[in-house]
Amino acid sequence: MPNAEHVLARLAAIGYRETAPRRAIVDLIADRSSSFTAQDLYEELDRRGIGRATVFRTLNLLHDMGLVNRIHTGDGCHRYTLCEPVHHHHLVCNECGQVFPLDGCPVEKEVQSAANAVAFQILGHHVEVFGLCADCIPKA
Amino acid sequence: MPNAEHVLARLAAIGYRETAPRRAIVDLIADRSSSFTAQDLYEELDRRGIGRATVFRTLNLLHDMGLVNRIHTGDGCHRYTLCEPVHHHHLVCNECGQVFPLDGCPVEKEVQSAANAVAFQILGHHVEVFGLCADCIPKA
DNA sequence: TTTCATGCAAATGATTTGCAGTGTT
DNA sequence: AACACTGCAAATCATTTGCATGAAA
Repeated sequence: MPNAEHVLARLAAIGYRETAPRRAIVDLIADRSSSFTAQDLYEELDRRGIGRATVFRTLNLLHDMGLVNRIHTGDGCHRYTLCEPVHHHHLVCNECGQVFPLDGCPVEKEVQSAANAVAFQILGHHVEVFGLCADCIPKA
Repeated sequence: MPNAEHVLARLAAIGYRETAPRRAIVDLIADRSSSFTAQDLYEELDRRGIGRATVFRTLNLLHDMGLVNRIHTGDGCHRYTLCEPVHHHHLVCNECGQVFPLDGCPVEKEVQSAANAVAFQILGHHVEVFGLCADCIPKA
Protein backbone atom coordinates (compact mmCIF):
# COMPACT_ATOMS: atom_id res chain seq x y z
CA MET A 1 0.00 0.00 0.00
CA PRO A 2 2.15 2.84 -1.31
CA ASN A 3 1.57 6.17 0.36
CA ALA A 4 1.51 9.60 -1.18
CA GLU A 5 5.15 10.43 -0.49
CA HIS A 6 6.30 7.20 -1.96
CA VAL A 7 4.37 7.81 -5.15
CA LEU A 8 5.66 11.35 -5.53
CA ALA A 9 9.17 10.10 -4.98
CA ARG A 10 8.76 7.53 -7.72
CA LEU A 11 7.63 10.24 -10.10
CA ALA A 12 10.54 12.49 -9.20
CA ALA A 13 12.98 9.64 -9.67
CA ILE A 14 11.96 9.30 -13.30
CA GLY A 15 12.23 13.00 -13.95
CA TYR A 16 8.65 14.10 -13.49
CA ARG A 17 8.17 17.29 -11.54
CA GLU A 18 6.65 17.47 -8.12
CA THR A 19 3.83 19.91 -8.52
CA ALA A 20 1.05 21.03 -6.23
CA PRO A 21 -1.73 19.52 -8.37
CA ARG A 22 -0.01 16.16 -8.54
CA ARG A 23 0.51 16.17 -4.82
CA ALA A 24 -3.14 17.00 -4.23
CA ILE A 25 -4.29 14.23 -6.53
CA VAL A 26 -2.00 11.61 -5.07
CA ASP A 27 -2.93 12.62 -1.52
CA LEU A 28 -6.58 12.29 -2.35
CA ILE A 29 -6.06 8.87 -3.89
CA ALA A 30 -3.99 7.64 -0.96
CA ASP A 31 -6.89 8.43 1.37
CA ARG A 32 -9.36 6.27 -0.48
CA SER A 33 -9.86 2.75 0.73
CA SER A 34 -12.11 1.82 -2.18
CA SER A 35 -12.01 2.39 -5.90
CA PHE A 36 -12.87 5.72 -7.46
CA THR A 37 -13.51 7.33 -10.82
CA ALA A 38 -11.82 10.30 -12.43
CA GLN A 39 -15.07 12.16 -11.86
CA ASP A 40 -14.97 11.39 -8.11
CA LEU A 41 -11.57 13.01 -7.86
CA TYR A 42 -12.49 15.94 -10.05
CA GLU A 43 -15.49 16.84 -7.93
CA GLU A 44 -13.17 17.24 -4.95
CA LEU A 45 -10.36 18.91 -6.83
CA ASP A 46 -12.39 21.35 -8.87
CA ARG A 47 -12.98 23.46 -5.76
CA ARG A 48 -9.27 23.68 -5.23
CA GLY A 49 -8.83 25.01 -8.76
CA ILE A 50 -7.47 21.83 -10.31
CA GLY A 51 -8.69 21.18 -13.84
CA ARG A 52 -10.29 18.08 -15.24
CA ALA A 53 -7.53 17.59 -17.75
CA THR A 54 -4.93 17.46 -15.01
CA VAL A 55 -6.88 14.79 -13.20
CA PHE A 56 -7.01 12.62 -16.31
CA ARG A 57 -3.40 13.33 -17.22
CA THR A 58 -2.19 12.41 -13.76
CA LEU A 59 -4.32 9.29 -13.64
CA ASN A 60 -2.88 8.19 -16.97
CA LEU A 61 0.61 8.89 -15.75
CA LEU A 62 0.11 6.87 -12.59
CA HIS A 63 -1.46 4.08 -14.55
CA ASP A 64 1.39 3.96 -17.08
CA MET A 65 3.81 3.72 -14.20
CA GLY A 66 1.83 0.88 -12.71
CA LEU A 67 1.02 2.84 -9.57
CA VAL A 68 -2.71 2.68 -10.02
CA ASN A 69 -4.86 -0.08 -11.34
CA ARG A 70 -7.47 0.69 -13.98
CA ILE A 71 -10.70 -1.25 -13.73
CA HIS A 72 -12.88 -1.58 -16.82
CA THR A 73 -16.44 -1.35 -15.64
CA GLY A 74 -19.32 -1.93 -17.98
CA ASP A 75 -20.84 1.49 -17.44
CA GLY A 76 -18.70 3.54 -19.77
CA CYS A 77 -16.13 4.94 -17.40
CA HIS A 78 -13.15 3.59 -15.55
CA ARG A 79 -12.50 3.04 -11.89
CA TYR A 80 -9.08 3.20 -10.33
CA THR A 81 -7.41 1.83 -7.26
CA LEU A 82 -4.08 2.68 -5.75
CA CYS A 83 -2.29 -0.59 -5.23
CA GLU A 84 0.92 -2.46 -5.18
CA PRO A 85 2.49 -3.10 -8.56
CA VAL A 86 2.01 -6.84 -8.23
CA HIS A 87 -0.26 -8.47 -10.74
CA HIS A 88 -3.64 -9.18 -9.22
CA HIS A 89 -7.36 -8.52 -9.66
CA HIS A 90 -10.31 -7.44 -7.56
CA LEU A 91 -13.83 -8.04 -6.53
CA VAL A 92 -15.58 -4.75 -7.28
CA CYS A 93 -18.87 -3.75 -5.72
CA ASN A 94 -21.37 -2.44 -8.28
CA GLU A 95 -23.04 -0.21 -5.72
CA CYS A 96 -20.32 1.48 -3.69
CA GLY A 97 -17.17 0.72 -5.67
CA GLN A 98 -15.44 -0.96 -2.75
CA VAL A 99 -12.73 -3.35 -3.89
CA PHE A 100 -11.36 -6.56 -2.42
CA PRO A 101 -8.04 -7.76 -3.77
CA LEU A 102 -7.75 -11.31 -5.01
CA ASP A 103 -4.60 -13.22 -4.31
CA GLY A 104 -2.89 -14.53 -7.39
CA CYS A 105 -4.28 -14.63 -10.87
CA PRO A 106 -6.61 -17.35 -12.05
CA VAL A 107 -5.92 -16.68 -15.70
CA GLU A 108 -2.27 -16.88 -16.49
CA LYS A 109 -1.50 -20.59 -16.44
CA GLU A 110 -4.96 -21.79 -17.31
CA VAL A 111 -4.98 -20.00 -20.59
CA GLN A 112 -1.42 -20.45 -21.72
CA SER A 113 -1.91 -23.92 -23.16
CA ALA A 114 -4.87 -22.81 -25.25
CA ALA A 115 -2.76 -19.94 -26.55
CA ASN A 116 0.09 -22.26 -27.43
CA ALA A 117 -2.27 -24.45 -29.41
CA VAL A 118 -2.97 -21.60 -31.85
CA ALA A 119 0.43 -19.89 -31.60
CA PHE A 120 -1.13 -16.89 -29.93
CA GLN A 121 1.21 -14.56 -28.07
CA ILE A 122 -0.43 -13.31 -24.90
CA LEU A 123 0.43 -9.72 -24.07
CA GLY A 124 -1.89 -9.17 -21.15
CA HIS A 125 -5.37 -9.58 -19.80
CA HIS A 126 -8.12 -7.94 -17.85
CA VAL A 127 -10.18 -9.63 -15.20
CA GLU A 128 -12.94 -7.87 -13.34
CA VAL A 129 -15.28 -9.65 -11.00
CA PHE A 130 -18.26 -7.56 -10.04
CA GLY A 131 -21.16 -7.99 -7.70
CA LEU A 132 -22.32 -6.73 -4.32
CA CYS A 133 -20.28 -6.32 -1.17
CA ALA A 134 -21.67 -7.35 2.19
CA ASP A 135 -22.70 -3.77 2.97
CA CYS A 136 -24.63 -3.35 -0.25
CA ILE A 137 -26.43 -6.69 -0.48
CA PRO A 138 -29.23 -5.43 1.81
CA LYS A 139 -29.87 -2.45 -0.46
CA ALA A 140 -30.53 -4.65 -3.46
CA MET B 1 -22.26 -21.24 -34.00
CA PRO B 2 -25.73 -19.78 -34.47
CA ASN B 3 -26.55 -18.67 -37.98
CA ALA B 4 -28.54 -15.68 -39.09
CA GLU B 5 -31.88 -17.49 -39.40
CA HIS B 6 -31.51 -18.98 -35.98
CA VAL B 7 -30.88 -15.60 -34.43
CA LEU B 8 -33.83 -13.98 -36.19
CA ALA B 9 -36.03 -16.83 -35.05
CA ARG B 10 -34.97 -16.31 -31.47
CA LEU B 11 -35.90 -12.67 -31.70
CA ALA B 12 -39.27 -13.44 -33.21
CA ALA B 13 -39.97 -15.99 -30.53
CA ILE B 14 -39.76 -13.33 -27.84
CA GLY B 15 -41.95 -10.92 -29.73
CA TYR B 16 -39.37 -8.78 -31.52
CA ARG B 17 -40.13 -8.00 -35.12
CA GLU B 18 -38.22 -9.36 -38.04
CA THR B 19 -37.19 -6.24 -39.89
CA ALA B 20 -34.95 -5.66 -42.87
CA PRO B 21 -32.32 -3.73 -40.89
CA ARG B 22 -32.13 -6.41 -38.23
CA ARG B 23 -31.78 -9.07 -40.87
CA ALA B 24 -29.02 -7.12 -42.58
CA ILE B 25 -27.14 -6.65 -39.33
CA VAL B 26 -27.43 -10.25 -38.26
CA ASP B 27 -26.40 -11.47 -41.70
CA LEU B 28 -23.37 -9.29 -41.60
CA ILE B 29 -22.40 -10.51 -38.16
CA ALA B 30 -22.88 -14.13 -39.11
CA ASP B 31 -20.37 -13.73 -41.91
CA ARG B 32 -17.61 -12.50 -39.64
CA SER B 33 -15.19 -15.05 -38.35
CA SER B 34 -13.45 -12.58 -36.09
CA SER B 35 -14.61 -9.91 -33.69
CA PHE B 36 -15.88 -6.54 -34.85
CA THR B 37 -16.87 -3.13 -33.54
CA ALA B 38 -20.12 -1.25 -33.93
CA GLN B 39 -18.21 1.10 -36.20
CA ASP B 40 -17.11 -1.79 -38.43
CA LEU B 41 -20.70 -2.76 -39.01
CA TYR B 42 -21.88 0.79 -39.46
CA GLU B 43 -19.37 1.48 -42.20
CA GLU B 44 -20.87 -1.37 -44.20
CA LEU B 45 -24.47 -0.66 -43.35
CA ASP B 46 -24.44 3.09 -43.83
CA ARG B 47 -24.34 2.61 -47.60
CA ARG B 48 -27.45 0.50 -47.38
CA GLY B 49 -29.23 3.29 -45.57
CA ILE B 50 -29.08 1.80 -42.09
CA GLY B 51 -28.49 4.30 -39.32
CA ARG B 52 -25.89 4.24 -36.61
CA ALA B 53 -28.53 4.16 -33.89
CA THR B 54 -30.05 1.00 -35.32
CA VAL B 55 -26.68 -0.70 -35.30
CA PHE B 56 -26.17 0.12 -31.64
CA ARG B 57 -29.74 -0.73 -30.71
CA THR B 58 -29.54 -4.09 -32.42
CA LEU B 59 -26.17 -4.87 -30.93
CA ASN B 60 -27.53 -4.11 -27.47
CA LEU B 61 -30.54 -6.26 -28.12
CA LEU B 62 -28.44 -9.18 -29.25
CA HIS B 63 -26.15 -8.73 -26.31
CA ASP B 64 -29.01 -8.63 -23.80
CA MET B 65 -30.31 -11.85 -25.27
CA GLY B 66 -26.91 -13.43 -24.91
CA LEU B 67 -26.54 -13.92 -28.66
CA VAL B 68 -23.43 -11.80 -28.98
CA ASN B 69 -20.53 -11.46 -26.65
CA ARG B 70 -19.30 -7.99 -25.73
CA ILE B 71 -15.56 -7.63 -25.29
CA HIS B 72 -14.22 -4.73 -23.25
CA THR B 73 -11.09 -3.56 -24.98
CA GLY B 74 -8.83 -0.96 -23.49
CA ASP B 75 -9.18 1.44 -26.39
CA GLY B 76 -12.46 3.05 -25.54
CA CYS B 77 -14.86 1.04 -27.66
CA HIS B 78 -16.30 -2.43 -27.55
CA ARG B 79 -15.81 -5.43 -29.78
CA TYR B 80 -18.41 -8.06 -30.34
CA THR B 81 -18.51 -11.67 -31.40
CA LEU B 82 -21.41 -13.86 -32.40
CA CYS B 83 -21.19 -16.98 -30.32
CA GLU B 84 -22.97 -19.66 -28.46
CA PRO B 85 -24.69 -18.59 -25.29
CA VAL B 86 -22.41 -20.73 -23.17
CA HIS B 87 -20.20 -18.88 -20.75
CA HIS B 88 -16.68 -18.61 -22.08
CA HIS B 89 -13.96 -16.11 -22.96
CA HIS B 90 -11.58 -15.39 -25.79
CA LEU B 91 -8.09 -14.65 -26.87
CA VAL B 92 -8.38 -11.40 -28.82
CA CYS B 93 -5.77 -10.20 -31.28
CA ASN B 94 -4.81 -6.56 -30.78
CA GLU B 95 -4.00 -6.12 -34.44
CA CYS B 96 -6.73 -7.80 -36.46
CA GLY B 97 -9.43 -8.51 -33.91
CA GLN B 98 -9.45 -12.23 -34.57
CA VAL B 99 -10.79 -14.22 -31.64
CA PHE B 100 -10.07 -17.69 -30.34
CA PRO B 101 -12.56 -19.15 -27.90
CA LEU B 102 -11.31 -20.53 -24.63
CA ASP B 103 -12.91 -23.65 -23.23
CA GLY B 104 -14.30 -23.24 -19.79
CA CYS B 105 -13.80 -20.34 -17.46
CA PRO B 106 -10.74 -19.98 -15.31
CA VAL B 107 -12.39 -17.57 -12.94
CA GLU B 108 -15.55 -18.95 -11.49
CA LYS B 109 -14.38 -21.51 -8.96
CA GLU B 110 -11.02 -19.93 -8.25
CA VAL B 111 -12.56 -16.74 -7.03
CA GLN B 112 -15.58 -18.03 -5.18
CA SER B 113 -13.76 -18.86 -1.98
CA ALA B 114 -12.23 -15.40 -1.78
CA ALA B 115 -15.69 -13.93 -2.26
CA ASN B 116 -17.15 -16.11 0.47
CA ALA B 117 -14.49 -14.93 2.86
CA VAL B 118 -15.77 -11.36 2.66
CA ALA B 119 -19.45 -12.20 2.06
CA PHE B 120 -19.25 -10.78 -1.45
CA GLN B 121 -22.00 -11.80 -3.84
CA ILE B 122 -20.57 -12.33 -7.32
CA LEU B 123 -22.91 -11.22 -10.09
CA GLY B 124 -20.58 -11.66 -13.05
CA HIS B 125 -17.17 -11.07 -14.44
CA HIS B 126 -15.23 -10.01 -17.50
CA VAL B 127 -12.13 -11.72 -18.75
CA GLU B 128 -10.29 -10.53 -21.81
CA VAL B 129 -6.97 -11.95 -22.84
CA PHE B 130 -5.28 -9.90 -25.51
CA GLY B 131 -2.13 -10.26 -27.54
CA LEU B 132 -1.10 -11.16 -31.07
CA CYS B 133 -2.38 -13.97 -33.23
CA ALA B 134 -0.02 -16.08 -35.32
CA ASP B 135 -0.76 -14.02 -38.42
CA CYS B 136 0.02 -10.73 -36.74
CA ILE B 137 3.14 -11.61 -34.77
CA PRO B 138 5.35 -11.00 -37.81
CA LYS B 139 3.98 -7.48 -38.26
CA ALA B 140 5.00 -6.48 -34.76
C1' DT C 1 -54.60 0.07 -36.90
C1' DT C 2 -51.94 -0.41 -33.26
C1' DT C 3 -47.45 -0.77 -31.76
C1' DC C 4 -42.78 -1.38 -32.60
C1' DA C 5 -38.71 -0.04 -35.22
C1' DT C 6 -36.12 3.21 -37.91
C1' DG C 7 -33.31 7.22 -39.47
C1' DC C 8 -31.83 11.45 -38.49
C1' DA C 9 -29.81 14.85 -35.85
C1' DA C 10 -28.95 16.57 -31.58
C1' DA C 11 -27.56 15.29 -26.84
C1' DT C 12 -24.50 12.95 -23.64
C1' DG C 13 -20.56 11.58 -21.05
C1' DA C 14 -15.96 10.26 -20.65
C1' DT C 15 -11.64 11.52 -22.11
C1' DT C 16 -8.21 14.21 -24.97
C1' DT C 17 -6.01 18.13 -27.04
C1' DG C 18 -4.44 23.00 -28.41
C1' DC C 19 -2.65 26.75 -26.47
C1' DA C 20 -0.98 30.50 -23.89
C1' DG C 21 0.33 31.34 -19.25
C1' DT C 22 2.82 29.47 -14.92
C1' DG C 23 5.73 26.95 -11.78
C1' DT C 24 9.95 23.71 -11.32
C1' DT C 25 14.40 22.71 -11.83
C1' DA D 1 16.33 30.63 -18.72
C1' DA D 2 14.47 26.35 -20.44
C1' DC D 3 10.81 23.46 -20.54
C1' DA D 4 7.53 20.60 -18.24
C1' DC D 5 2.87 21.33 -16.24
C1' DT D 6 -1.42 23.57 -15.79
C1' DG D 7 -6.22 25.37 -16.54
C1' DC D 8 -9.45 26.40 -19.78
C1' DA D 9 -12.34 25.63 -23.47
C1' DA D 10 -13.07 23.43 -27.52
C1' DA D 11 -12.65 19.00 -29.82
C1' DT D 12 -13.18 13.88 -30.08
C1' DC D 13 -15.26 9.45 -29.92
C1' DA D 14 -18.40 5.98 -28.69
C1' DT D 15 -22.93 5.56 -27.59
C1' DT D 16 -27.77 7.16 -26.53
C1' DT D 17 -32.04 9.65 -27.05
C1' DG D 18 -36.12 12.46 -28.90
C1' DC D 19 -39.07 12.55 -32.34
C1' DA D 20 -41.75 12.14 -36.44
C1' DT D 21 -42.13 8.80 -40.13
C1' DG D 22 -42.53 4.07 -41.87
C1' DA D 23 -43.22 -0.86 -41.51
C1' DA D 24 -44.70 -5.40 -39.07
C1' DA D 25 -48.25 -7.80 -36.58
